[in-house]
Amino acid sequence: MARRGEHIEALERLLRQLTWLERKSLAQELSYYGVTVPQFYALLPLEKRGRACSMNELAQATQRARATMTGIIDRLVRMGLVERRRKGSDRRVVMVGLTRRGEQLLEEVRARRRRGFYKALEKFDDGEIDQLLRFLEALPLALSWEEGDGKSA
Amino acid sequence: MARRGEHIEALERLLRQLTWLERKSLAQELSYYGVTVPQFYALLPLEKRGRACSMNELAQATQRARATMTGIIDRLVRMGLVERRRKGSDRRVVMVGLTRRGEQLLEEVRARRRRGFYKALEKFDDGEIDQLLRFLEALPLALSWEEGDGKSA
DNA sequence: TATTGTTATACTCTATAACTATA
DNA sequence: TATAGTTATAGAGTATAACAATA
Repeated sequence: MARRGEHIEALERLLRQLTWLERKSLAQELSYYGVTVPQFYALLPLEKRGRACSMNELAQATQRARATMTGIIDRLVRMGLVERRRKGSDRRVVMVGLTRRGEQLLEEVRARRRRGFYKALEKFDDGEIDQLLRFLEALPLALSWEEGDGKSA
Repeated sequence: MARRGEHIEALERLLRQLTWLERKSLAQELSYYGVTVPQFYALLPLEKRGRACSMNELAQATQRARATMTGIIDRLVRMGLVERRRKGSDRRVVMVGLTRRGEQLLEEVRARRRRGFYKALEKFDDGEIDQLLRFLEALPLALSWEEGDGKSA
């Protein structure tokens, strides 16, 4: 199965490059707003769930230590993109929620990225993109963790 | 073109997740050797070109500031994975080359990853993988930079 | 003068361990 | 005692600006 071996080689290289480019272009777009990639990844679960999340929840959703999340949220608060509030029913818990500015930022970044992808995909027809999506969904890779959707409720 | 819009949404999300997973699994594998992702990316151009590279070349190939590369190479030298040598013809230039250990490490990491991908792709046939490769090659995204293959000669 | 690389400085991300407040 | 979050500490990656050596 030499052919399969070559395919694996090529796929490994392409995924590495794609990962690199994706992260680079995301960082580039975010730098316009003074936001870093880890900060952006901390905002995503808030948007996806459509509600405030505890620090613990955010740390699990992004697969980071709680202490790491403390620093990231500190900076997002300083930029006015999220707010911290003590939970009433359990005073130990700190709930983090998007501010209006945070919501606006997410919307703008998303719109920018949509435009970029739209252009990048001009040459493909819907059927081809459909197939690409099915491939990407099926690619399990090593981890089975779904970003912004950690196992914690 | 509502369908295209949904596709773009989905593709943006999937690529973000794939990027995240790819980086996470790479970091995981490298941690076994005490090597970080940026350090690994600094090793790749050395392997790809099959010769020693100047600091400038490495900085350009990985799209990092020269000062950043200094620190990364410091740590790779400390681990015995690369060596620094002054260039004879131009004493300003520092050439960085893989040590035997560095070469071995790259070979091992590559073999591990091949095995992982092989397993991840078991359910696809060669034709399907062929098509996936063509898609990934065609995806231009924002940057057109090719990893480990900077514009500098 | 221009280029190569390093140092100095500052900031972010990262984890682990110790600590505080609450349960 | 156990949990949530922060603080303390240490190290890596990142860029910019200043610097030394060489061209």
